[in-house]
Amino acid sequence: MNTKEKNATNSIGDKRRKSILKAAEKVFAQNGFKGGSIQMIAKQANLPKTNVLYYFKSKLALYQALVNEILHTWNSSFDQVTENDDPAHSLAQYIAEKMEMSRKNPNASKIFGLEILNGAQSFDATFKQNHKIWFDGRVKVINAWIANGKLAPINAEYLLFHIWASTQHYADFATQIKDLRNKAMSKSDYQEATQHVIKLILQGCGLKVPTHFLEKPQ
Amino acid sequence: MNTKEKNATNSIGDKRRKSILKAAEKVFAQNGFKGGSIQMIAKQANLPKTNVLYYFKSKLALYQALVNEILHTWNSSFDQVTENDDPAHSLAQYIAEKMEMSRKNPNASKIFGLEILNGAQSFDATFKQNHKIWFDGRVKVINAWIANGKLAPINAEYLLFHIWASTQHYADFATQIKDLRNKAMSKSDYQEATQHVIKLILQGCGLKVPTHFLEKPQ
DNA sequence: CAAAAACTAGACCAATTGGTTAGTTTTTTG
DNA sequence: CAAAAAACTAACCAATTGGTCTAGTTTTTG
Repeated sequence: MNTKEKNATNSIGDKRRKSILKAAEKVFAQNGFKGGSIQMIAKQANLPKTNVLYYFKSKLALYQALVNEILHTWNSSFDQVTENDDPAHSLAQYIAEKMEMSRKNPNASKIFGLEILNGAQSFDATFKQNHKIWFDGRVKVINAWIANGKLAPINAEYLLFHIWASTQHYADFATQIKDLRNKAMSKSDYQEATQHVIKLILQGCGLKVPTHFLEKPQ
Repeated sequence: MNTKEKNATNSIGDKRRKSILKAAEKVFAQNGFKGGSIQMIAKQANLPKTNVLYYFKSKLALYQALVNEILHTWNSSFDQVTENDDPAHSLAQYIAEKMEMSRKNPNASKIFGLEILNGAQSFDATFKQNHKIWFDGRVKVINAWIANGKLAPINAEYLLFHIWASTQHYADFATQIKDLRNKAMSKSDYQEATQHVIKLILQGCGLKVPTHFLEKPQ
């Protein structure tokens, strides 16, 4: 019987579900939602197509489950930062975390990027609201830093966009980066790039890079 | 008879071809290559599907024609910059042009971004080679600036990635930016954003922002 | 161990896709 | 104005798509 309601502790189904999500992440990252087919995902996961549809009632349901999973990992220490924290350290830490996200989860980053690029149609309203709330909160903290003289005047929104852009770029444009450098980004290349991004942005805001981030980020 | 080879001066066919390309740009930007259908493009251009296939022999041919057209507009004044030019002015000008490109051709930027995101499969080898040559040339100029003491030491490659990332972001992530700001970017918003990006990056490299770019970029 | 739940999978279907054929209409031009 | 060239389009097709149905197998559990 197809109840299609399995609890999370079921070991066999849980394994399969995870492997399907992993396969889907790869397929969707390379082909987008419409371009990725259930067949391709099934093949990637070494399963018959029907089996995929047993675990996820439709392609859209699978995709949204995947997107939700990705969004849940989208947190960082910057979420907890307050106006009492040090701007240089907080921003450097945030940048380092974002770069690490691009390095470790390029496919998740790509799906996230693809989603936004074509209109964030699959993000549910709740996420959008929460994201907006998060954004407004972070803007407030940055503005408080400015008000308190801890940070030179700058538009907080553009600063956040700037951070997202320059860190996410390393996942989304990995192909181009690899082609132009003649080699893929290694772990140590990522460390070097992270230092550069931190330095560029912090110095760009008139902040001094904390010594902790001068040698090895994170 | 289907010669399918029309000269560029033919006015009727040329108009149609342009309108099809414009429709295709919109459709592909929103749905990607696999996600966009000839039907959708035809509808967007107010034409029957067969008519689209009359001008472009296949979906792939249409897409590649579009990509080529986009790539031809991808030039900027930075192409001609030499080590004798002023780094601050040259970089600021380049950033301003890239921002203007994002503002005026968001769909082209999105297609470009989508293409790279899933592996630049449709870029022909010639373009890739030329792009690499261009990139290496620009890296050399930047390194010469550093050698001549005009610019503080920095990895030229990461600097270029940084510029691309932060300018292209405004096209690719326009939806997110609009949602978080509660309004789309107006022309004057773009001017403000451009000033911020220029200031962030130039200051990030230890350069002083030329007065010309302090008030109204370009 | 037996019943129930969870899982696997082949056959099948309607809808959409990219693309062809074959012919008609419109425009150009000698 | 007539013939040739260019522009257009309805009808059709094979392939792929997302998804269902049905039935069998394995695993869990009382």
